[in-house]
Amino acid sequence: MAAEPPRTRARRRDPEAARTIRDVAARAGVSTATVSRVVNGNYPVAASTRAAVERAMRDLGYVANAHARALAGSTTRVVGIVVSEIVDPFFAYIARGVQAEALASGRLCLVCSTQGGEAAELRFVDLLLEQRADAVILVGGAVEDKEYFAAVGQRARQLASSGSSLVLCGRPGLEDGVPAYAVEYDNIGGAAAITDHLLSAGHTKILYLGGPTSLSTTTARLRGFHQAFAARKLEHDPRLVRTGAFGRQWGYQQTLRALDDGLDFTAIFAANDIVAAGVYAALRERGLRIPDDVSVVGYDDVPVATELQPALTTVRVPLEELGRAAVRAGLAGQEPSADPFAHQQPMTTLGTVVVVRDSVGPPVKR
Amino acid sequence: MAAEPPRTRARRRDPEAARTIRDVAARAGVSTATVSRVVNGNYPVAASTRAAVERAMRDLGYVANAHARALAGSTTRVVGIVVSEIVDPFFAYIARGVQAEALASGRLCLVCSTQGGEAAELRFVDLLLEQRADAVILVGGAVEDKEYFAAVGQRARQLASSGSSLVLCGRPGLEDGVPAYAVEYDNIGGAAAITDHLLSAGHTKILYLGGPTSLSTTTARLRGFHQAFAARKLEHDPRLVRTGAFGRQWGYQQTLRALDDGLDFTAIFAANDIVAAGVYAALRERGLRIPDDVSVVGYDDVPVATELQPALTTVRVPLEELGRAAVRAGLAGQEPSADPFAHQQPMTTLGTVVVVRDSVGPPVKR
DNA sequence: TTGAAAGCGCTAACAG
DNA sequence: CTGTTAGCGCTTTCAA
Repeated sequence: MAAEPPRTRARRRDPEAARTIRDVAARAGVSTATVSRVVNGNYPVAASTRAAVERAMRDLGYVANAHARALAGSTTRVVGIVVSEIVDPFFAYIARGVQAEALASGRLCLVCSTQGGEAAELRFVDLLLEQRADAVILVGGAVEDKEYFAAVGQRARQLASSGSSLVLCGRPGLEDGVPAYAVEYDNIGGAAAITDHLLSAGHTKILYLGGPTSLSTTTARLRGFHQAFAARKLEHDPRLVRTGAFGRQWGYQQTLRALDDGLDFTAIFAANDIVAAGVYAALRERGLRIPDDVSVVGYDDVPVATELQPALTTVRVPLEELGRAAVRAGLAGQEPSADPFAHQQPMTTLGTVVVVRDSVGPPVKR
Repeated sequence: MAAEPPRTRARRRDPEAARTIRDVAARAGVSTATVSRVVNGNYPVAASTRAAVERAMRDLGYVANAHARALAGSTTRVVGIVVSEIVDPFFAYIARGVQAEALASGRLCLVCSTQGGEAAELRFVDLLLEQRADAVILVGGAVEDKEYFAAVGQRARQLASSGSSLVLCGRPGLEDGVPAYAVEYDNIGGAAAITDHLLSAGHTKILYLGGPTSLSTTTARLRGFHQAFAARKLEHDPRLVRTGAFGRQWGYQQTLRALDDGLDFTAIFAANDIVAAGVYAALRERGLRIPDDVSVVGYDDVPVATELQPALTTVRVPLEELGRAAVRAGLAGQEPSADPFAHQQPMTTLGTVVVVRDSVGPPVKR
């Protein structure tokens, strides 16, 4: 190891190091406060002074230090988002909305992907807590577990007590009294609507496929599914419900297994479009045509839905808008709102809509 | 507006505010220095003292302030990545690698998506500069523009001078002397290989489709394409090259137009898999079968390649590994490396490989 | 093994 | 309109 240069504590700094507001002030012949004022542009400064400061900044290649700023000021200009898998288009689109809205509010976006692991989620929230993010957004289905909810609730409180906030995006809210916003989409309604679409085409023997068994999203979609049957006073054979996971692979395997098990169904409700892709592959492999032999529907309306042949009938979820709404909710009340009437709902629910394409036809006797 | 409480400047702080190291020190009856030491665990502290401090931290719900830490310390524990579109799987997979490797080094990942706009890219780099990111990674094809390169070079210098570094990922390096790493994949080789695959199947009238005309990626893939012809001493009709954009829509339209123009080709080289998806749609619409009537190849090997029917023959790019390598490169030299032999190449190139699936067949006379 | 104290770079009273 | 100054919360000598 080379000997450290005798770094004195005094004025003399590493000439290589980044310039500070003080360097700029010295060069422009003003005080640091003035420099701060022109940087922030939130306070009157004489035009000539401003020009001098700007010149000095340019000459020195001055770049503000966001951390010093965060420490001295009150906002960090960063929002955090934690998703379970950034390459999953469902999350990617939400993240896109989050980052766009964050940018619009002058903030950067810290993206954390847990790669599936509920423990990691909490760890990321803690990291975001350390970052003093202006808002942290938790996206996607939550494990329905008492203890876990409590742990999240605790973070929500910590966030709130430091002027930040927790936003639950696409997952159920916490108990009353916990300071968290929820930005949801109509999972139950969407599932009921597309199930009804199948029902009105004449299908009643519908295989429901996908979603981790204990995930809130699964629960909600399944509830909508059952609701649609109930609304028509129809029964649904419980053996036609298979949950366990999301994923193309899983959808593929389960479809094959259902076929092998000789399950009696004329349509498949895939819990999301990716699962549907697996369903398509399995059906194709078995020489079954869609929708002639089996009808299929998905959920989410991510790009693969239009790539599949025939194009998949699915439920459109306003993913990007969900992300934007989450940021707005999380930031509300922090920005000195220009509109005093801007009220903040603790819970927002966005609508979903069925997108009819070519994967549903009349049922066939098999 | 409610009147602000008389926030005195002295010791008394907002009781709601986050606890600080000082609160912990007071409660544990030690100095702040000691608390810092147990938090960082990089300095001997008596077991009993440590226990007391840990207890105090727990009791108070202490959460370190990353900004204060960044300001006082030297590393920010954040790496930044700027991509052009986070929902594009090409970038999403790279981002995934980046975030995973960042996490492995104990860092968080700031993801910026420019949504297509070269100016935004520079702006994001500046933001990341303000954040004092430990490394900033610029992903994807660069516009081949002198001035732009100069601007990027300047940022690279600024980054380097503050102990950080710039990594160019999947794009050409800067001029000599500019302190930036480049982590590339073999774009030319991959393009040449898959072109040769087409050539050896008997195709010579190959329509090359896609890529913004002035993007480095386009240039590289096109060069590989031509190289393959040259290697076999074959000519390629320049009218069969159409560049302009990436994107499914673009691929769709251009295919239709090429067909309408009566261009004579037996195969299509789509500059990436997304463009290939558009090509598939157009061909299907015109009743042309793949590969019976037209062969098609893509590039990148993102998930859609296997969703398309017939499955797309394409070039696999080690996207995730590219992201990981970029972080490693950017961080090298910052971490006191345990391995004194760990040398850092200024440029790393990862290999690509042709993945043969079902979209290529022998050419047909039309 | 521990404490005191000097900053890190910036913002925001407060005074002029 | 501008300067002074006291911190923001933490790390890190230096001394004890």
